[in-house]
Amino acid sequence: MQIFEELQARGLLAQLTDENEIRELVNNGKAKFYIGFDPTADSLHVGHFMALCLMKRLQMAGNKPVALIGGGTGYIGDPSGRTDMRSMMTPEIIQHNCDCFKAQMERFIEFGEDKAIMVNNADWLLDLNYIDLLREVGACFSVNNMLRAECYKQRMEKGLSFLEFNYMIMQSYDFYHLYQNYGCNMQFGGDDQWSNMLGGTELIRKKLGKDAYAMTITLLLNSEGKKMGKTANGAVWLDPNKTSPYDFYQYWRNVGDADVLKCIKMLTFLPLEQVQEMQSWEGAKLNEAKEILAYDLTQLVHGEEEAKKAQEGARAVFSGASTENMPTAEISDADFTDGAIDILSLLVAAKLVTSKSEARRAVEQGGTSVNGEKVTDLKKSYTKDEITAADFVLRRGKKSFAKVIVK
RNA sequence: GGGGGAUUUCCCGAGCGGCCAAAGGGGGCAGACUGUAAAUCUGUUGUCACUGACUUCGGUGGUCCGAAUCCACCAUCCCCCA
Repeated sequence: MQIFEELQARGLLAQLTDENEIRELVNNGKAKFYIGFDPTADSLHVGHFMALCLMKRLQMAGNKPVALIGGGTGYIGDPSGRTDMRSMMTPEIIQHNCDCFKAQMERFIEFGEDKAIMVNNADWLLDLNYIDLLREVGACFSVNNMLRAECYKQRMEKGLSFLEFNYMIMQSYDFYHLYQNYGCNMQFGGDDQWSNMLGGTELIRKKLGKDAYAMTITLLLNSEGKKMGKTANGAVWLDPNKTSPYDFYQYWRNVGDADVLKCIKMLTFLPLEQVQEMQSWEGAKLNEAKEILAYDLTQLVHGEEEAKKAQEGARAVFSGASTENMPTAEISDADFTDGAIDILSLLVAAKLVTSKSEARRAVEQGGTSVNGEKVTDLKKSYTKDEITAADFVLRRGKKSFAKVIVK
């Protein structure tokens, strides 16, 4: 099976400008493609991860990836898929985010001579002259057409600033620039980027009379149609300091039945034959698939060792294995009053809740336990010795817990 | 440039001088049921020294015994006309 067919079988491909041409280029390693990443945060997240995987897959098939960091477009903010305006970022933040992105990407993609290259559109966008740009490319865009694009339509009700309206033009210009200077003949991106990407292929056609291609990756949606990789507290980050490997593992361990196989297909590098076998798994057996998914992804993102730790930590809690790799919470002497700490303060200190009120509720509702024993007394307190004597496992609800250690 | 409207707790959205920590829904959390799933049911969802106190309704000042509610100014957004 060739790469294009594999991508198709994994359900990764959403829209393509010209299926036959793209298959031809990609399968023969003749594609030089770029994917853009806007530095909207100081870490990449799961959505970016899919794009990175795609890069890797295509690179393995002999194609040349170009990772574009949006140091310039970050000044504008992509309105696609947003219902409100993005807050403007300062140049310092943009630069910082770009640096973070770069460091993270290098772990996945091989950069270097004759391998993947990384570029930053700040290098050409920031020096553009307004009038020149308007004359050179502004004339090629029809406002009428732009307004018909899905990404703007959504914003017509809530309002769209002129700043954001120009995002498409900047992204198109990127493609045009990369086509001329780097021989980049393809652009890939998330499905929400489709209209922006088409802008680029059209610009190239109008200005140069050449064909360039665009292809979008399916957005990873769960069975309820919501974007995956988001939790109540925000995105699932690839940076271990923002989303711990354990939490990362748990996120995937907890996906719904209906979504496991899709995730395995789209996110992991497991051979398709193996995925095929899982197709028939049901009920409790599906739990195994979730474990595979969680382990595999954690390993890809955080490495073998962290993945093992996360898996063992999870098993420890849910099936009572050794507590060795359980996530820990450090508390300090300052948290004790008269050599003891009460249950509410302990929950807060261990970061299992964010306030004492929340701790109180957790205990009142019978959702707290210490070493497997339910805590019912709000006034219950523990001495330092009790905590340090043996493993002291504090648990809140079914899934959050920590081994408490005094530092 | 002119006119009108909006801004409420995580989100949507009621409230229009005391009975408002603020209806309802969504989401979150916890409990029951389970497979660390989904669905369902129940409770809960500002903070703390928790049968009480304190802080919140875009911002700043004011009126009043008392303001999310009234007034003034500022900010942001939306709509209509140009």
